[in-house]
Amino acid sequence: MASVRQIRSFNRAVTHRTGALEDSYLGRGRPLGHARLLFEVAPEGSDIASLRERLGLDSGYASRLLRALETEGLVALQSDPADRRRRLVTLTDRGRAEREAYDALSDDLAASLLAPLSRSQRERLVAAMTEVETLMKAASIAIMPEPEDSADAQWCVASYFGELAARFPGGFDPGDGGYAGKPAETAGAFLIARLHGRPVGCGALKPTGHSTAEIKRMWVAPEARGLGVARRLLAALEDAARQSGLTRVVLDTNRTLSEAQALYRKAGYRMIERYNDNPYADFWFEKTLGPE
Amino acid sequence: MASVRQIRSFNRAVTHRTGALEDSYLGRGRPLGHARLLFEVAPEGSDIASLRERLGLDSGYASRLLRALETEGLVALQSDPADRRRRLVTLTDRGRAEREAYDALSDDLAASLLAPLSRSQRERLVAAMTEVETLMKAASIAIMPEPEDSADAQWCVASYFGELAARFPGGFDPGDGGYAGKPAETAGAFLIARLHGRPVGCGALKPTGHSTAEIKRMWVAPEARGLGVARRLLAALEDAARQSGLTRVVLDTNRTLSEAQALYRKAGYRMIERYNDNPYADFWFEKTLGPE
DNA sequence: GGAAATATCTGACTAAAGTCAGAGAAATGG
DNA sequence: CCATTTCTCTGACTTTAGTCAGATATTTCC
Repeated sequence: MASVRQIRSFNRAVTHRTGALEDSYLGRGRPLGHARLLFEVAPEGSDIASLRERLGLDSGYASRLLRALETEGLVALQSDPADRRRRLVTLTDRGRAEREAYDALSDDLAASLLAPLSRSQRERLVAAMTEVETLMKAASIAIMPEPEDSADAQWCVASYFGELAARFPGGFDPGDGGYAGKPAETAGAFLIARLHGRPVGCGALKPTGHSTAEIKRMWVAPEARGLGVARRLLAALEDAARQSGLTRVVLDTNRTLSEAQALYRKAGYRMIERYNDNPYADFWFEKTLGPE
Repeated sequence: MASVRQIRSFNRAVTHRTGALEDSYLGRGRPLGHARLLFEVAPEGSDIASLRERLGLDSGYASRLLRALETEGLVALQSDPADRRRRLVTLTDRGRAEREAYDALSDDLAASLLAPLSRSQRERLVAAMTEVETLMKAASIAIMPEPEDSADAQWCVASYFGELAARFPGGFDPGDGGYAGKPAETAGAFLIARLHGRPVGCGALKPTGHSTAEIKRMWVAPEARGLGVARRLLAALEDAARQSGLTRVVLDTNRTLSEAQALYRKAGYRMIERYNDNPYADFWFEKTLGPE
């Protein structure tokens, strides 16, 4: 496939460049691993576990790296008062200065990439990089089933309700406690979209009859909008319905959610008569599921 | 600068992905260095020196890596019959199979990047990647002075003449031997454009009077066209003229080279009367050099 | 034909990056 | 309150990726 070939060629070209970046990180007489770790320490301090997780380090290795940075006077380690097994890492003034030096190196390298280009080439490059980054972000979002009562699921649903409350002119009251109560019955499903593990969207399927299910709680976090997540969630929910032997899905929506309506129409939904007494619903849609 | 920030953000995002690619290369129980070397062996065989050069390896290190691949049965080593100090590396059947396995891994990884995207997103991603790659290629091209009698300079000039011969309806004869004979006088300059060390363009500046120089031998290799190399060469030659205290540059061109004429006009040249008896010239241009 | 240059190989080393098996301290669950 | 779990640290080890100084064979230059 031509596109696969283009991606591989792109990878090769870009790895070449990022290699230069890594080399520049060695310009300060410190191994790359140390520099990377220094970069991951958050301004307000981090706990070791989160650093380890982000960089994928072994506990012993991380401990030693941190000790090295500590003896260099770049970070300070202290026990977390809330849980004294944990230790908190903070940057010292020297550490902050060192990080700024690394930042300056990176900035210089980025600027040197732009330097030979004309103004219009620079603009094109930056625009294309933004596009690649956005689409790689979209591609990194994974959709998978999630227990409806998990912390992440509840966080998504709460975010969804919070947003409805902010957008509906008269506010929004989830009524029966909100969290849908029981875990999904047979044929139901709760899906969650994650970006690097972080939940950024959800959608639920609730059977409402012999052959019909209702799609509910479709929500995408602001940071993940415009990436086609809602489209993918909808398609995944339809697939789930299909696999449970259902032949029709319905959903309702509020007039203020115009993007949602456009999405439903584009996905082949057509408007039908009111089928429930949801006080927040203004439009009702259905879609008959083919064998796909 | 916002664009520098975008580049750094892009680097971070892309390094994450290409890291995944390198990890996938480890899936075949062989260190990355070995796999990379296996990849660099050309289908028809390579000599060790060129492999070393492309991967930047120490001679001892390369020797050991090759030995490892040889004992694995992936490559065969034999002396170059033309120069028995040299050794030639060829892939064995097993080596070829192994390389195909790596190729498949890369293809899978690239395909998995595309899989979650819609058709239009895929098209956008591939287009943006092509754009980034093209512009990074443009940014990698460096322009620098070159002795006019170096092998690379002569290769460029010969390519230039070859192209003129192909493009001019009546062919082209460089007349006085072509290679401009003597090395540049004072105030003259020969510039060469290189992509990863390979020459991909040239341009010369010849003083023709007290305050004037002529621009000659402007050429860009086909592989580097559309990247703004000619524009940069022209600007660099003008800079060279300016630094020699010259205030005016002139040049001539043939009617078949219409891209060239557009470039000259855009760079602020205006057409003047014939100033030489070059039988291949149809148009003559000049530009007065401001202090910049 | 001999000296110098070139291409590769060998041996001896090093630094970086990481793995693994516990040990010790603190928190948590029943 | 005791067993289990969690979090970090330590010591001992390995692999990868290299560097450097010659040794050796061959070619090229004069």
